[in-house]
Amino acid sequence: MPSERDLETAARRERMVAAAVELAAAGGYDAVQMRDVAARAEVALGTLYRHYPSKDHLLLAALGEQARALRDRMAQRPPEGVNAAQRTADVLRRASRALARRPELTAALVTALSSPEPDTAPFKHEVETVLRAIITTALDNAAVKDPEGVVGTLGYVWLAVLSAWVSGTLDTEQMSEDLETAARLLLDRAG
Amino acid sequence: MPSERDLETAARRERMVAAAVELAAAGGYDAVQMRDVAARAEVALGTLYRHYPSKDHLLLAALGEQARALRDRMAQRPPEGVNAAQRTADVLRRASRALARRPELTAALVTALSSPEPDTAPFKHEVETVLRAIITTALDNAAVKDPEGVVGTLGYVWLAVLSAWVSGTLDTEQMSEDLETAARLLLDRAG
DNA sequence: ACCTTAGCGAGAACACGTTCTACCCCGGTA
DNA sequence: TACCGGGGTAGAACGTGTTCTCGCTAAGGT
Repeated sequence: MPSERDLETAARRERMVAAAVELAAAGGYDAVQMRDVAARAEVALGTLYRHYPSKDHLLLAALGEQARALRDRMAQRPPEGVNAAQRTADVLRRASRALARRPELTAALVTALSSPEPDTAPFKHEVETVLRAIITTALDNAAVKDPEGVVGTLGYVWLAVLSAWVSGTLDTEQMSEDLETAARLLLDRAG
Repeated sequence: MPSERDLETAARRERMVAAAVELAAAGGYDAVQMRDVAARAEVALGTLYRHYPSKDHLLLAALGEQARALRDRMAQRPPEGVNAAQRTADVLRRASRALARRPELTAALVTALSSPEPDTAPFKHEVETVLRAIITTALDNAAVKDPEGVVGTLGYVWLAVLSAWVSGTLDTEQMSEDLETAARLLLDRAG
């Protein structure tokens, strides 16, 4: 059973991630400064680094939470559309809208996602798994050939589109459009 | 007509990019340190920043060169394959191999590509245009519906796969496979 | 009861991207 | 000729991610 000490440690971990999310939501990636996160979480800088060995680890932990929350929210309401292409497009559109609702936060987290540090790979992989799960749900075991390939490809497109959106190359509308195009091309009349 | 001064300036610009490429080829993104670039190009740090306002601008300039060189090299030999899907897969496979041949350099340049600084957007866009041109060449005006959409989607997949490869999530073989899968799904029997 | 050890706080120190200061030199121009 | 402005040099200075030092405390084993 968890000792009181363990509970305090767990509470500290939560506070650190929560502080990061607050700062990110307010000002994006740059506004998440490790000294500020530590101060806001009422924790020493060294403690922050003990639990999250880099800023990107910290933000990826936050992204993991957000992604799981998004997946659960998506699962609440079944996707609309008569075929796989439409349902997938619908899910991606709704997800994009949800992400676009907190642009600074999304930008900060997606920025962390494209960090090159190799030891963040497992965390990225976890996030991608959640994204693929969202897409898979939309497919809803429709009869597509090579569902693995389709889901994987759509996952890639989603990531690329997100990072283009973050960097300002795409606006929200174009993000949705491009995702819809990809879903249509991959799923329409290809089953 | 260009004065001698202009020529010196142009020579300096070339030296700066060349120095960045050398350092990147040797040790990746982190090994490209602005002080070292300046020293190797025999230029003051301020001069480096006058011409390339950030490390990512500098690397994106290098990436632009590399991308154009890659496109030209691809154009040398026509893609092999009887249909659009095979030709596209062939081109992407060859390109991947070429990039994998200088892994540190590619990693450094792709890292710069996913930098979030908004004022690098035009340069990124230019690079993406070149990538799309490479794909378009492979399509070779085959009869596909919505060629724009296909090329755009493949471009996204290429970027995402590259950055996954850079971060170590994918090895070279998987990178080629995933690209091939995407090309097949988008082009096979969808014309 | 004593020791050990892990987790933490406080803050200095370090690295590298970026900016700033002070000065220089040269080519065009009044 | 005398001036001016732009591009250059050398190098200090600044900001923020990351690491390091040191001392403290409390829990668990002997």
